[in-house]
Amino acid sequence: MKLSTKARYGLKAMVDLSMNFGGGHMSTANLAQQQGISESYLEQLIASLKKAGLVTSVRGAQGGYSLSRPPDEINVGEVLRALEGSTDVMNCVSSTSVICSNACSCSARPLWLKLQQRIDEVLDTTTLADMAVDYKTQLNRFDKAEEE
Amino acid sequence: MKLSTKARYGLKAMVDLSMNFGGGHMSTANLAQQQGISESYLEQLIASLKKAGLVTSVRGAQGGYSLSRPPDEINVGEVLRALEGSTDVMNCVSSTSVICSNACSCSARPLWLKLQQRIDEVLDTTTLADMAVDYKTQLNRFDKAEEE
DNA sequence: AATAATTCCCACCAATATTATAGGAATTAT
DNA sequence: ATAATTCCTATAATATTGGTGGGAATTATT
Repeated sequence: MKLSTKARYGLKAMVDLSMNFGGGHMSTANLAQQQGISESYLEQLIASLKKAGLVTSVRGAQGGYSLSRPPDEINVGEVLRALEGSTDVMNCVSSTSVICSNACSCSARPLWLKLQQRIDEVLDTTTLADMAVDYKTQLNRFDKAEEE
Repeated sequence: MKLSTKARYGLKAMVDLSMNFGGGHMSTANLAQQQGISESYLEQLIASLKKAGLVTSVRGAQGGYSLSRPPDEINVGEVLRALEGSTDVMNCVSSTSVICSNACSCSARPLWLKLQQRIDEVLDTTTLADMAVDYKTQLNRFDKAEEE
């Protein structure tokens, strides 16, 4: 049930954008550098996020990307769905697509449904703002430990 | 975060074995037929489960597989870990392997840890016996509906 | 007007994982 | 002996992952 690097890099980029919210745009060069990945690859991730309406862009020199909504109005579920297509652990739990033909007599489906529910519960109740706050306090502690 | 077909077929096979617990062994032909997959493929799945000590085998004619413990003493987490290697959504949440070098200053890791905890909570508290019971009542309802 | 910085778009690619299939050796009940 | 079975290993097609690269379009700056 691994998440792909799309989710890994993409979500962290969104947190970076959250920390920068209200302070103009960030370029892909900027965002990519922070994570040590190529600009090209990050561009593709951002493209998915933009398509999903989560970020807005400004083209041309001094352009870049910013969140389309405040960080406390974007939850992690949205972000991961944009990056990964869905958060589904199994096709048969999807709310949108078709379900397996023997769903009515499948011994595993109730488990998949419960698991999916718990996963989405975590993802949909955590906002980018939550992550940013956690991150800041974490950095504080980290810096203090380094000083010693 | 999709689970593979190994998890899908393998877990259902384990439920089949649960329903048969106490009544001798089941052959791969038997188990494979129920799910409409090839014997060869199911053999490989069972091999993982056997390696993990979850099923025992009897070779030769009239041989087959059975659970090594009662269904209420095997939880879904064990089964999926045997089939998939781990249930981890991200390498950095693993209890066994190495964690990413900048874990101390990662904006996403707290989320991954929380998500993993919720997932394992579901998987480790659900036993094969639970699934079998659910399945039986489900089949009952299904049969009644069919009769009409 | 020229230039540099940037998003945007698309084609391509290598490595890896997934999802199997096939064949035969070893074992055992009948 | 024979038939039924587990066990083991090799192979292969397909899909996914994780990228790279090039260039067109747009815009601020000089």
